[in-house]
Amino acid sequence: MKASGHGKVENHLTERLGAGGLRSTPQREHVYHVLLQKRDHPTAEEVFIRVKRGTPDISMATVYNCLDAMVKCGLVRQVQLDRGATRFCPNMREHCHFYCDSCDTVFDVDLPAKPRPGITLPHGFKAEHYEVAIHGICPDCAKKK
Amino acid sequence: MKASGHGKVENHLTERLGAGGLRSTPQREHVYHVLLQKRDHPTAEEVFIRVKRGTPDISMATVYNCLDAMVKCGLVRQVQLDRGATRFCPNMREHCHFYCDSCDTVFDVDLPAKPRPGITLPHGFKAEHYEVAIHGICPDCAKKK
DNA sequence: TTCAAATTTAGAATTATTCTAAATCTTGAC
DNA sequence: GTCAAGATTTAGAATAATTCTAAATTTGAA
Repeated sequence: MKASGHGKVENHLTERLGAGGLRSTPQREHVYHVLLQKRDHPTAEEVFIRVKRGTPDISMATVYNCLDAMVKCGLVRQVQLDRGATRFCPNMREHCHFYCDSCDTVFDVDLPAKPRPGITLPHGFKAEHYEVAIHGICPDCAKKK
Repeated sequence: MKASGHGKVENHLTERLGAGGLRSTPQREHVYHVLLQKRDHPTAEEVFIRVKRGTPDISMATVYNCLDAMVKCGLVRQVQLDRGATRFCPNMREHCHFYCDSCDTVFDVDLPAKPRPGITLPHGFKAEHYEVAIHGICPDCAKKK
């Protein structure tokens, strides 16, 4: 097993997990690094493949457990787009997702500085977070047509 | 098999399907009626169960085919929320979805009259439609806590 | 009517996710 | 340090959601 790092990222991870009553483990560190390294909104399966390169004995159940733990404590966002697998995104800044219906690629898109369009919820509803998805065609696919 | 209706709804269905090069069939009519009747964002499975009451021989594959056909020609929206099954929504007005993370219920929420918050896409991206999902707690679940 | 294309069907196959129970690891109390 | 309690990991089974397949049926246009 790989020696755990002790940089900023690891401290951040440990801190946030701890705040949610969860522990930092080598597997969770590795999964988190994989997400940070290539921010292409991978599925659990893709994360599994990438993590196995450095932690060959990790199991799929652990990958799901790690991802769920990070989602629970606010380190990672789950992204639900088409009918396929859930994707994971370690960008916690305010942003939304552009999904190319032609090539299935997901792009992060910044939201305007202005905090929130004024959606007023009916009485009694309490919003926790918003997800904005934009479907369309990306520049590459637009060119090809 | 049930006699097909020939009211406004059926004409609308036939027209929209036709515009997309698709045909109206008794199964498609029935699936569409089921969606209009109880607008609780059912999954394909739930639609299947409801449609079987009037069309007992319909198959799951047909339900998916019908739903896909209607999504394709803009009669129905697909709603992707948690990790579970896709839900379907025949409300094509501009609106977004409030998802109660506690009881899994989905509510339609009107968007402000103002057309669109100014999300500017990078050059070359072409948006086709937006999906806004708000996660949180619904009034009933809020009370129970 | 006749034909090609679209649709439906049952069931198999695939994909995504969750569950299970045993083994291992970690932490805090002593 | 040692130990027990609880958290985590693991492989594989189980479940859930969706897609595929190939044959039969239906549809609409000519």
